[in-house]
Amino acid sequence: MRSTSDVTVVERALRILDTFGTAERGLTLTEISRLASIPLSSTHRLLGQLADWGAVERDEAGRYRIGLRLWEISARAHRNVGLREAALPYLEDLYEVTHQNVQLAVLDGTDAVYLERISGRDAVHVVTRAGSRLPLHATGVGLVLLAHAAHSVRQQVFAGPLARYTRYTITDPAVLRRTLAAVRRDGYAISDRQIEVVSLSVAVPVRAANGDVVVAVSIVIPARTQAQRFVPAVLTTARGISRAIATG
Amino acid sequence: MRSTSDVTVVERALRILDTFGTAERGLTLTEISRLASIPLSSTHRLLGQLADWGAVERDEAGRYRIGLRLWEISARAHRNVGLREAALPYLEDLYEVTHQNVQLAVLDGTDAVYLERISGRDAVHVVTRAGSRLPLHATGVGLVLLAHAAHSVRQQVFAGPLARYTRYTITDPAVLRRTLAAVRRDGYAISDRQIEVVSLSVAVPVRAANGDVVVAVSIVIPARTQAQRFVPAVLTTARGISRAIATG
DNA sequence: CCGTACGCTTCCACTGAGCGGAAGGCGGTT
DNA sequence: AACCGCCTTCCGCTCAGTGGAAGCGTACGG
Repeated sequence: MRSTSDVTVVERALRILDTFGTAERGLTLTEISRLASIPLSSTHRLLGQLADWGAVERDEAGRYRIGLRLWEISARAHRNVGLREAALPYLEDLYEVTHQNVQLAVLDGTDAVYLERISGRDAVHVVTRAGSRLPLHATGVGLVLLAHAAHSVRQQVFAGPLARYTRYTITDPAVLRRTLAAVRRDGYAISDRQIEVVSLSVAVPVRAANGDVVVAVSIVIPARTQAQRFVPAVLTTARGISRAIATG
Repeated sequence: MRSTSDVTVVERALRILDTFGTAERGLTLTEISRLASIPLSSTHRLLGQLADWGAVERDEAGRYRIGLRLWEISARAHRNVGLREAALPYLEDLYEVTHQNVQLAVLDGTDAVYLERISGRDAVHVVTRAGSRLPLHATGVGLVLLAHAAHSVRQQVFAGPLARYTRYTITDPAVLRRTLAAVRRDGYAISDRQIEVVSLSVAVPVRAANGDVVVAVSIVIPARTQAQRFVPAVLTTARGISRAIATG
């Protein structure tokens, strides 16, 4: 067993990579050093090694970014590539029919992690992008994933505070409980102005061959749109993806 | 300056991550140890640390894969996210109009690295996916990138052997030279059955604000299709992307 | 023009984190 | 029952990693 406050070199290197998750622009050495709480010279040395390999790169201004090589490996070999590849054609279809934002997300802890987002130039603004992470209670895909999640996950969510994003965000556990029951009954979730007041999302579960729900698809449309109208299309998309991953 | 055969911990950890680039399925401890040439117990310890943080994960069978957390960070923060985000709507448009495979690639060394690929269920088979890497001389996007690349890059390509994929692949430097001249003259490249005999691609450059060509868009269609027919659409897409990244 | 501030890079002597051979456990095969 | 392949844990030696300090380049302001 490793102690709680240990500092292995690998741990430090990963903490450096982690700093890039926060800021989406390039970072300077000093910024990284501060964010990662690693002495400047050590940060410098570690970044040098990471850069040698291609895990990070330096831009013209000398700022550091995640490198192409690290992206390549994780883009090709992460846990959900297969799923993403299988789902993409169906997401395209849904996008083509609706021209709204289309999203694919998986469960991770008490968050929904967005694997893909398709959005045209005219679709309503959404904050998520591929690689984003949002809490389960506040998003359409999150409600779907939470409604079908293991008991332990639900307990964790009910235990923790429910973050508020807009004045419509569900922050009352009792309301959330009722919403989840409705999601299970109806087979879809509608998340109305929970993250941004300009949009709502319609989300449905994607079932694996064994019936487990670990993926969800959603469409994000302007608030005050007839959400019901989109349910059949999103359901059809989810069915297609379920079939594709089952035959995989 | 670091010596040639040094073994820093970070170097080893990265070499472990690198093994996942080769095999796209999960790997066992012993496989990783062998591939990375690191003693078993050291590999075990390092993988443990990588897994603690979420850089790698273990599946049901105990095999290791790249973890969700590493993917998240590189998906959100790598060098070309901005470019990819800006280009996506235009790629969608091109896909929607043609329903063929649409690709976006950047130059890296003497390879083209594919940032994105959109392909429907009915489109012709392509080997590339997001995160793939192919040599410049054998692909449409590669020819475009090479035609506009720095002198040093072209020299490197001409110096090295030109890998053959099909019996049509250009492997004669003289032929390649003439092809590149044509690409510069015409403003687009047609790569006919160079990677797979079933397909050809039409590629065009995307220009940055300063006129540099560091990105290319292409469409992959079945061999023996009228390639010329697709040139205007692909050109239009590239123009759109150029404008988007210039104003970006 | 000089002083001050800030960020990056290099240096180097100390030391504990990393190392890896060895031993043990577990599950499948002959 | 013996064998094999793979995973996990242990532990004493040692050299890779550490980080304070000093030096360097650039930018700002009086």
